[in-house]
Amino acid sequence: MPTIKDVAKKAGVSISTASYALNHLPNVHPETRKRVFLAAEELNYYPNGSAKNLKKRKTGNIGVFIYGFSGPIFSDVLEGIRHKLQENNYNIIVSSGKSSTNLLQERQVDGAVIFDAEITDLDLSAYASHGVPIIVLDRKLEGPNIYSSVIENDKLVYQFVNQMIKKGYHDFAYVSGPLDAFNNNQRYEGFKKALKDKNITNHQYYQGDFTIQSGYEAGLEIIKRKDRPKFVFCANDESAIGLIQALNEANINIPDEIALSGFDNIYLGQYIKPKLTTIGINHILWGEKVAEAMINIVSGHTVEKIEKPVGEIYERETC
Amino acid sequence: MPTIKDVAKKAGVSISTASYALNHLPNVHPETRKRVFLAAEELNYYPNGSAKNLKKRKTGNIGVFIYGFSGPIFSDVLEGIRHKLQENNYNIIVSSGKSSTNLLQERQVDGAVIFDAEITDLDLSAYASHGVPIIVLDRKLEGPNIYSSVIENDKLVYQFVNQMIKKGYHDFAYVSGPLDAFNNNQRYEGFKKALKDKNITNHQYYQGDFTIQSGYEAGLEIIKRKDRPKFVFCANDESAIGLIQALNEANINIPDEIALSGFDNIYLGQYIKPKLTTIGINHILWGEKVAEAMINIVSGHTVEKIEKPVGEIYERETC
DNA sequence: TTGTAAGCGTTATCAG
DNA sequence: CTGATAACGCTTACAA
Repeated sequence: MPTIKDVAKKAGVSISTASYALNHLPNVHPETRKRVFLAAEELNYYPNGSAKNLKKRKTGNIGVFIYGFSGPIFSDVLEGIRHKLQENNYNIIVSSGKSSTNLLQERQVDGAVIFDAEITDLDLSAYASHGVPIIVLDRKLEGPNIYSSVIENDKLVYQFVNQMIKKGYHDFAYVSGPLDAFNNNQRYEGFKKALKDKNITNHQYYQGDFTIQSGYEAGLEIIKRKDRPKFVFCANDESAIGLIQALNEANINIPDEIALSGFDNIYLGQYIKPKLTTIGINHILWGEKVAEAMINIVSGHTVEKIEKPVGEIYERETC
Repeated sequence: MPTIKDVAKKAGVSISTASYALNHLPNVHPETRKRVFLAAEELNYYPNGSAKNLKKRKTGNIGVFIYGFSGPIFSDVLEGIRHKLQENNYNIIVSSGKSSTNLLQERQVDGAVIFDAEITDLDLSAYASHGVPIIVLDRKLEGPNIYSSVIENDKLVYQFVNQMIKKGYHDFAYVSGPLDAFNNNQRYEGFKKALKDKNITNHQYYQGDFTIQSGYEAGLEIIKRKDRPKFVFCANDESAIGLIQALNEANINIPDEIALSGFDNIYLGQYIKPKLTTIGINHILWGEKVAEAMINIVSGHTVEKIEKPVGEIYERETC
């Protein structure tokens, strides 16, 4: 593996001149620069990242640390982040599990976007206070060098449920996500508030965990009941899809007998039968906004607030 | 940000002793070690990755460079890789786009797994010959320091189609993936060979691109025809799902009027109606095998062949 | 058991 | 415009 020393020698210049030339600094004779580039080309030289980063005290890498690699909404957010970072010559590094912590602690990233509830608030605060700025997604956390960006889950659900009540629905059920999921809880708050404001005093509740399977199981329970709800709000699209499957199998008409909706607007929702009514935000755009904020932060600009992604209701065939 | 120097000073030892202690080398007095760890703890010290990597000439990072962050099979492969790497104290770094090339060139990874057709053979060969071992997935590439791991697409499809012929199907159609997709081409080869070996001389062909949408469009065309095929083999599950949707909307019974199948065994296939017959390999396991091979490679062991992931037929309701 | 010092491959300061 | 040279923060002979 050639180093800058080899390049310099081949070009017949000093190491520092080689460095200047390769980094496009102005103070280099065009002729010299050409020789250096030629040498680099011939040797197939690329700078060693570790050395460069050590010296410059920054890596140009932004870490995105997520809980797992699956999940349809992750991919869109990641794509948005990637796009914006690439536009600004930053590298995106996505990781998960123990690697996340390692990369963060060893400062192999200049900043970190956290989409992983497994990393504790305490740890995040520690990393942030030691110099790596952090943006947490879908989670509330304050502190020096820490920023957070959350969807307005509660507000969106509130609006939507309100709309459904106006449409004539009264008997609601909620299929929940995991109890420790921030976004599930916010969605549930919005749901309850909407009912309360219209004096609807009770509703059914089914515990799920955001998976298709759990929605399916909730469906099975609903089918068994005498007092079936007229409208089931599912905390995310996956559970709604599971629910649809259960109702389909039992030949219960959607939306006539039971109407329902999800949250997230995943790609698939348009391709099932009936097409899923849902609430969605533009995740790619969200990713872009987050990346934009991160770029500002790591380049020393002050960032007050990260622009909130706006949501939208997609009324399709399930209600 | 504290450095090892600060830790050493605080513990009242030399830098090297601090280093020895922190790295669990045996030649340190227990008492001294304790003091060093205490100091590190109090200062909240973590070693600087760039410095460490520079000195050790390895990073402990394995890069996984993919085309995009979406795709249901990616996530499983990634999960398998992550799991195995973590078990062996390597970090996983997933990236995409320009970042991939940067990280590779600057040697911020000790090895790279490539799942991205956009990076050319030529470039890969160059990186590999410059010291970073490379494993390409679902792609054929040879050279020093380059390894490849491919599914037996052709063989699996051959077996499956054969089975369908035995079941009595004669009029086949193929819904293709992108023409430049290695796995699509392999699958098509297997498909054609199975027909040929049974003296079935022709079949219909629909060009698609692995998306639900393209499968849906193929379905629309099929519906229009007088001579509809009896069995449609879709190059992947997504296109099969699109096809199912089109047939469902046209009230064409699956599998009685038209049978079909996909490839990949994505999660969703079990949750649509009718449940999708497909061919799948265990992607998590595949990821694990690949990671295992990579670990062997970067730790200097010779690796002859990467274990081939075995496939399985999931016969469900669409045929 | 501990300390000194060289060096990993860069960048950047300072003289020339 | 170019070249010595001192860091960056760590590991690791080698010496003590």
